[in-house]
Amino acid sequence: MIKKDYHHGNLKEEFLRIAFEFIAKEDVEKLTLKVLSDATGTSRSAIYKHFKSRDALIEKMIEIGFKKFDGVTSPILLNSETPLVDRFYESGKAYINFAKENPNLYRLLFGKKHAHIREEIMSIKDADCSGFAALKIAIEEGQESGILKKGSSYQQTIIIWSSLHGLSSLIIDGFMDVDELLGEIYNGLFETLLAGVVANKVKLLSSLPFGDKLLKPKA
Amino acid sequence: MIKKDYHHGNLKEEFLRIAFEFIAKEDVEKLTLKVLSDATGTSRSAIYKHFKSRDALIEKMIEIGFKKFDGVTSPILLNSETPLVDRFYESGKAYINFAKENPNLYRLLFGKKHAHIREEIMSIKDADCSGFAALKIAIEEGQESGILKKGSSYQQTIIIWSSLHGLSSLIIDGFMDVDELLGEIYNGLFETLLAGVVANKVKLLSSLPFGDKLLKPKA
DNA sequence: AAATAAAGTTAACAATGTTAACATAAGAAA
DNA sequence: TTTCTTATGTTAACATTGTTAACTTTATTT
Repeated sequence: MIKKDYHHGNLKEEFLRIAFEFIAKEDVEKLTLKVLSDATGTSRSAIYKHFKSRDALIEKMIEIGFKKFDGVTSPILLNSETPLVDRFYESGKAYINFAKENPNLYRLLFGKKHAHIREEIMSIKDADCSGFAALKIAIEEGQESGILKKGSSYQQTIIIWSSLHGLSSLIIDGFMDVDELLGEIYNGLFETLLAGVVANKVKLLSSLPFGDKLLKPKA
Repeated sequence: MIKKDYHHGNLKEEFLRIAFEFIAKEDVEKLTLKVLSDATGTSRSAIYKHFKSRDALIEKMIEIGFKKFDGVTSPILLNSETPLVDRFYESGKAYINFAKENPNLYRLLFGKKHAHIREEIMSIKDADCSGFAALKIAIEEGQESGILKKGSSYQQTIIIWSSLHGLSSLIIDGFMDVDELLGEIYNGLFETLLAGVVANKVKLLSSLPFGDKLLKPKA
């Protein structure tokens, strides 16, 4: 059933689709209602039949955005067929690449402005799906298997998360001319962070990347 | 010479003073020209005699803000009377405290939106004063004295900076209910980062804080 | 004293998000 | 079918925003 003219049909999804298309190139700040109405060929206030406000649309974007983000990071961390250290290494890389490829979305997801909706989303969704939760689970797995040192997994999660978030933010917010150096910097960061959580009786070998070969019982 | 009525006298500094007062409590986004004109008892467009635009005022705030920020972090890092490790420890703490005490300013300084002016400021000002430059210098000092491992000081600076920036950002952007845990988390992060840059022949003892006592020649 | 520059005001602009009142289409109920 | 209701769109108006132009007043220089 094709709909035309007055009734658009699926305007709500169109708005969201266009909005994501837009922030692929420009900051969400510049996403005005005019942009959306022009792109859909509707009037400026049509959006209010589908979203309570501009902010409500943006919050919907955040909800969807977190699904995308978690869909990139969590599966890597929870894939038990891969050695644990490889999972850390690859998920960290995926994290940073997500930020680099979707800088405006990343800033939207992790910025201050919509912190309230983030909390709502986190509490509503299955806690085990979020990237943060997945990292914590993986860390606990490492602790139980003896590879990682015992201790507060929450604390260790925050430390690792902080570092990834910080590096990603510095990159996408224009602190580094990065593209040549990023590989080295990431490897350096990873080695440092890994050394911080690895159990004392396990020795950390250098030269990345390749997972659990990095870890050997100390001579 | 006291000035009244029509001519305000030092409106420019008044605007800046009020602006900083404002972002002590609210985000810079909400700092409108009306806020400034109301607070000074002037008209809405008076500001244009002193700043080219609203953005120009905000960029001036960034310039001043970086002086404040660097004034808090750099002196600690460059104070050669304090053991180097203590300097790292205390400056990192000062960094995070600055962010916590001035969240809106911190976000303004390190956010994406005004990246261009940040570059201008960094290139104009004496490079050695910036917090980033000071950290790099301190790291190089540690490398020369043999405490820290040789390697790219730029890379190590970015790794440490990233982690501080990330932790600060997560805190002020509402990811953590932090106040009880922050001390432990910071100590954990510091130990991890320090372990990552300390020279192999030097052993890192636990239990913070206290500077170079942390470091002993390996048995 | 006169001329000029500096620092303020007022009035108008277009753009923004938002709302109210109205119009049309779609689907359910008669 | 016809009618009622609801969903979904339009148009017109608002206040708020940053900004500019034209004008006024004060301060400074000549």
